[in-house]
Amino acid sequence: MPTGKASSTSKSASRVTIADIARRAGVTNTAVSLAINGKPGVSDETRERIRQIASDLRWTPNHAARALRGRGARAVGLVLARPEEAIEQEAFFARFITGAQATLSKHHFSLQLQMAADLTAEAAIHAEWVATGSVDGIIVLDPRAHDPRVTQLLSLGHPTIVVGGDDEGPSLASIRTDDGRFMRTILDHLIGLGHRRIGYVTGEQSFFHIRSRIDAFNETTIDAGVSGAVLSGDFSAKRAQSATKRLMESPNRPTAMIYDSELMAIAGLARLSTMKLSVPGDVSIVSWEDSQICQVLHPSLTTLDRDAVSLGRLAAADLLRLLSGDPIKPLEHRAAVIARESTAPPDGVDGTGAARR
Amino acid sequence: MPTGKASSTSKSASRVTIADIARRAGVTNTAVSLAINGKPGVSDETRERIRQIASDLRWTPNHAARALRGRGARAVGLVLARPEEAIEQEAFFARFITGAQATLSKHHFSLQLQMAADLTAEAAIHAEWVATGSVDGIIVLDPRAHDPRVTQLLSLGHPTIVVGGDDEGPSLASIRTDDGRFMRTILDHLIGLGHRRIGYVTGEQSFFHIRSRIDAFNETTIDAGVSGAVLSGDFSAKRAQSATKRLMESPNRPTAMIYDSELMAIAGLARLSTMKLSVPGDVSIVSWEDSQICQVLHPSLTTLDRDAVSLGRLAAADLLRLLSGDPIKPLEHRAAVIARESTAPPDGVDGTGAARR
DNA sequence: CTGAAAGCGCTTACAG
DNA sequence: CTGAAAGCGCTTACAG
Repeated sequence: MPTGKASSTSKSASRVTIADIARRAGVTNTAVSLAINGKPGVSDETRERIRQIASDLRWTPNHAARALRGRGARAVGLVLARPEEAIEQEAFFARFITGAQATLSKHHFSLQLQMAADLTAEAAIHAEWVATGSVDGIIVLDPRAHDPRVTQLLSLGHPTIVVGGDDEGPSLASIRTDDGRFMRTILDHLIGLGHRRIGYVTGEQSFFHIRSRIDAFNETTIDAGVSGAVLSGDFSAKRAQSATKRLMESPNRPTAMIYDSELMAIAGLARLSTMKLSVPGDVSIVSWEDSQICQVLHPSLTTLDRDAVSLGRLAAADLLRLLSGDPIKPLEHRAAVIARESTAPPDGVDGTGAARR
Repeated sequence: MPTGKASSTSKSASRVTIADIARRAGVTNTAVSLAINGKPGVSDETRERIRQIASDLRWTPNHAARALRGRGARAVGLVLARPEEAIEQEAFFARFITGAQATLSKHHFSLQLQMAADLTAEAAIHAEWVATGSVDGIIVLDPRAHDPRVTQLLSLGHPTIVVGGDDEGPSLASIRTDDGRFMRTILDHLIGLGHRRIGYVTGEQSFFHIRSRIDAFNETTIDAGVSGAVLSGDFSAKRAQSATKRLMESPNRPTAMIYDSELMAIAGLARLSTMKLSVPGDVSIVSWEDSQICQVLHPSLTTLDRDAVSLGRLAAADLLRLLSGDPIKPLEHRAAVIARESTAPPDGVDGTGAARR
């Protein structure tokens, strides 16, 4: 006897349906449906009366019935493709989901969340969602160059928003996260402080947005006549530490470091401390992605604050627009450098220009 | 023209239904339904043939139709009651969701995730879920003493699992998170190292499990003849820092500190460093909740590792059992102290007994 | 503007 | 074991 189906005896206790409303209002089901959904076909007066009765009766729509009738599932799907045990970017995901969920709720959409071990598993979930019609639209995170998920979704024609991609299609739009521009903002901050040798430890290079960061890093340092050193990482603390060590032991060691995540930045900070290098005395540090921990650390970390909550909201809003056929306004995602204790002018520089940006 | 309804012209392109399978197999819809759902009424031979055809045709069940027919939504609901901008325990939630989702997927259930600003909003979401039948069961996190959500769900009779509570009912079960026992484990570690004055900065006291921790802290320190000092916090870095300062300035300052979250522990660490107190030289620190950051910090933090992923799995599994009417086995949630650099014997103690536990 | 009816895809009594 | 049919709650052509 699992679920409490106690009330199956009395008819009155069962769910309120539009038929109940119709009976009370003395109209047909059709009229009720029209009234509730704001469609033409009933007088304003009748509509108001029906709506009043619906709310009196505490009627709520049956999603299953609506979905079956072809009105869509009123759900949006999001797959997090990470190995179950190792979600490195928890904070980003939690915030993104929070934002997306907030916007979706407002429009009475639900968020279907699934975890997948890899891209193949993620694509399989997408395919099933499309086949079963269980979600009206899909959000794709962390696109790769020539991403198989995007290719599939494009050919399936299922409404999709790609966060941080640049693909476009009749049923697919991308949110430009502008990682290149953000990288330039960080470099402006560092170069403005007087740094001339800058190291960069990257996240997983297969991500499209990480490649944008790397390209921007290389171009900007070259244009500015600054020496830039890129070491590829994988978002892990371990790689961040070994890369930091290598950079610091090089004959021409950087005076400033950029890390692609909070965890990597903290790992780098710890490694520097082991090497008796002080932050920001000997080396300045910037973390891509802000958090309360960055703020509270000693020294506190200068970060790029991307506001993942609003990015989630933006993605959901765009997907909803795609679903309703409204044009997507290519709103750009914003971010800013939050300067804290971990960045300062390098030794021997008086900090002129530090006020830039 | 929002969704791509391109294929409405040809009949063949529309979704595969059990009618298609029935036609191919030369049986009725009834037989197909019975065969697929493993119910008696068809021969093993026929069942196998039907299942083969279903998979050949790449048939997938239509959840909406099943839900409408009363088979349940095959969804589980979880509300995160936090103000949108301030999810302090991101890591815990992310891991819990990961675990719950993994178990749910295996059984073809989806996870409905909603955010709410407070308990009232959360209870309203629960009520709507029950009214619309959009979830078969609900998971409640962070229960309070006399929690209004639990009271409501109990009276609604909707299948519910409370994580960290102790309420029981015909349709409601609790997972004992055993916070009291975990607190004792932490104190064993600290007392074993030789600490005799221990401070504890708590999280939000309205949480049932935080009260269990406080009770266990008080009882255990009293029983051990150790001086314990509790200062109430709210999971914020700010309160953690002011509490740390107050404790350290007291005439009889603690030689060890326990913090109810990672963020609070890091905030405390930073405050100690400002006060020129070294960790673990002057003060030992323990964080409730482990993370990669705790591991990478310098000094690395001793933590209580709760394994939120498996807690999520456990909650989902129990809810599924509740749904199917199977008995819930009251499996206990496990946790262990991971000793790292931030804890050591206090000054003047040689560490005898440090091997305890 | 209103009524009567079909149908979305499935499951479940009810006869054979 | 198999068939024919009703019905879950809604929306949407189709007549009036």
